[in-house]
Amino acid sequence: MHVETIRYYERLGLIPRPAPRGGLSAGYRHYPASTIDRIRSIKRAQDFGFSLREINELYAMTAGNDSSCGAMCAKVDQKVREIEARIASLIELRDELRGLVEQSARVGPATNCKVFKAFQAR
Amino acid sequence: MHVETIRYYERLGLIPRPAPRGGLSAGYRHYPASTIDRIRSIKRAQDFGFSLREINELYAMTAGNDSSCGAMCAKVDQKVREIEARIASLIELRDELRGLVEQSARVGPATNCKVFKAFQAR
DNA sequence: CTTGACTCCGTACTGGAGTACGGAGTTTAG
DNA sequence: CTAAACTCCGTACTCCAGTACGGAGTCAAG
Repeated sequence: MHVETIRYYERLGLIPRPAPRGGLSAGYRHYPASTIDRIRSIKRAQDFGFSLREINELYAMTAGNDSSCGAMCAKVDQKVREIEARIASLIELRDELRGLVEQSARVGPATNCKVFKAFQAR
Repeated sequence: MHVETIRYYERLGLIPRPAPRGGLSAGYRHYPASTIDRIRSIKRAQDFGFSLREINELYAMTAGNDSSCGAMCAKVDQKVREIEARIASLIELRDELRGLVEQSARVGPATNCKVFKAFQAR
């Protein structure tokens, strides 16, 4: 984890910057365990496919102590739908490209190549 | 198709810029049919999932008149593999997120939420 | 013949997630 | 005690595919 990344998260407001009194010694940052946990949870949320902006929103939700489990799950539901859409279009693409190379001779100049022709078609 | 996008493609060397003598009238661009075809083929290659940089490389291949069909197909093969890797990791992600919301009560504060806890786990 | 809509050009900006730079201060190992 | 290695800060740069800006020139319609 780069120091610059931490600073970047501070700028985005994802983690609190240590208060001058107590959190800083001679100008150096000294993080409480809670901040370190938060950084770890940011990384985990990123692994789950959330952007830093979305992660900020998720945290904002947990701040209000109302029934936010439903809202949070709704966000995740939506993320699942987004992922499924991406999967579907990637599958379509893969099949199209596969078809192209299967029809291709793989010898001779590209100008006779099915793949090349596909780019030029229509 | 925005004019600016065309200018951008010129800058990248994806299309030749019209020669001052003949291709320009009073400083205005006037494209030959070959360039227009090329722009269309760029769009098609983009739809196939290639970046502008890769498209430039593909065109560079066709310039040499050797047996470039094989090389071109190899590029497409690799693209297919990239796409498959992305699909696989997206499927993994989707299943993980699905599991999370399925275990979640969807009521109460987020701090009791399985989803939220997953971010904080470990 | 004027007005509005287009084009020219170079440069700078967008968004996302950082990374790099440079000068100053600080900490640590020898 | 000094030199290397770290940290501080703000700003600017990276990649990608464009998009926007602003001032000047040009073209078509009325």
